Amino acid sequence: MQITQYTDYALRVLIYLGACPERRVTIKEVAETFDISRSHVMKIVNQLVSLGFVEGTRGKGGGLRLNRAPAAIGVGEVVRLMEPGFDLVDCFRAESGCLLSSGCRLKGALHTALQAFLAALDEVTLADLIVNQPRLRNMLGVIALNPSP
Amino acid sequence: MQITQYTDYALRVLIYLGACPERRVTIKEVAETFDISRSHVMKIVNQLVSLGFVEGTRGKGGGLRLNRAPAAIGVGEVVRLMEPGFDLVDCFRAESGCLLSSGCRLKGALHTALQAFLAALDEVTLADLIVNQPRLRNMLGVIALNPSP
DNA sequence: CACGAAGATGCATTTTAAGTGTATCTTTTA
DNA sequence: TAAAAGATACACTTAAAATGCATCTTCGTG
Repeated sequence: MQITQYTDYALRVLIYLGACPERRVTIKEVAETFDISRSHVMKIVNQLVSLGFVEGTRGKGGGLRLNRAPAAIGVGEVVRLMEPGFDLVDCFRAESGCLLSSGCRLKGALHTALQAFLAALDEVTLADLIVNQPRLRNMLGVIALNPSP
Repeated sequence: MQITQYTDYALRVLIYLGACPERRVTIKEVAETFDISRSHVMKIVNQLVSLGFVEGTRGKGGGLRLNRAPAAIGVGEVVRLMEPGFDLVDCFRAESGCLLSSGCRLKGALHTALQAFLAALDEVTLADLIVNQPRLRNMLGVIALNPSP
């Protein structure tokens, strides 16, 4: 059981932006800091922008910035919106055709468990993830602290 | 977010066996009923046997049978043991090297959520999944009801 | 106003974990 | 002793995720 890197990095991008609220952060910088491909960061950021979590400005001096207060960004919300699918098992899908579907209660049990998972994440906001801002900034290291010369 | 078919079918095999307690069920029969590869069912069953959930007997007239009472088989237990990994995101892995690791609380939040997910499944046993045994048997259909001629 | 820095978009390719296929061995009963 | 069943091992395929590349748009600055 795992979550896609897509969602994982969406959260990390938000953490990064939350840790550097005083300036705009570029996609290049994020990709290099986390050592993943720019394309992937692009896709993630694009969705974060279109969902209203992040504001992206183009052109020289542009970059990314949070578009909401960290305390107003729920981790559960982000995961729900970014993760491509929550069809835990085959029988969650309409066309599954599992012979057991209407007789068994597995689907219901897994659905309840999934709700419990997401509810736990709903208790946490981005603000909770970045309480120790100085430390985070320190971990982000050279790149984050020395943008472009 | 999803669970592997491996775990999904492990549960379905147990449901199948729980629905047909009066006889031995062959791997061939399970594979054909669920329309998946024999190899995959093999691997799943082998693990279920080695974990003590199922008893497999070889030779003519052999097959599979539950090795514990359905009420003594927890869904959470099965999922924990069968699912290959619960490293929800990169930073769960020791060698991840995520720069944020020690400063951020994402890992903790996801871990808590995962525990909530599994705890919800711990509330359910195989017996709960097969309460409507006659209906299940009916759904399993021709193959299950007419083993080999 | 042109150039360069940034994000936006789209598509093709690569990677990798999950699932499948095939072969061979072992056990059991008729 | 032959056929039916599970056990084991390894090679192959598939599909989703991630990456790479090309091109377009927007914006600020000299």
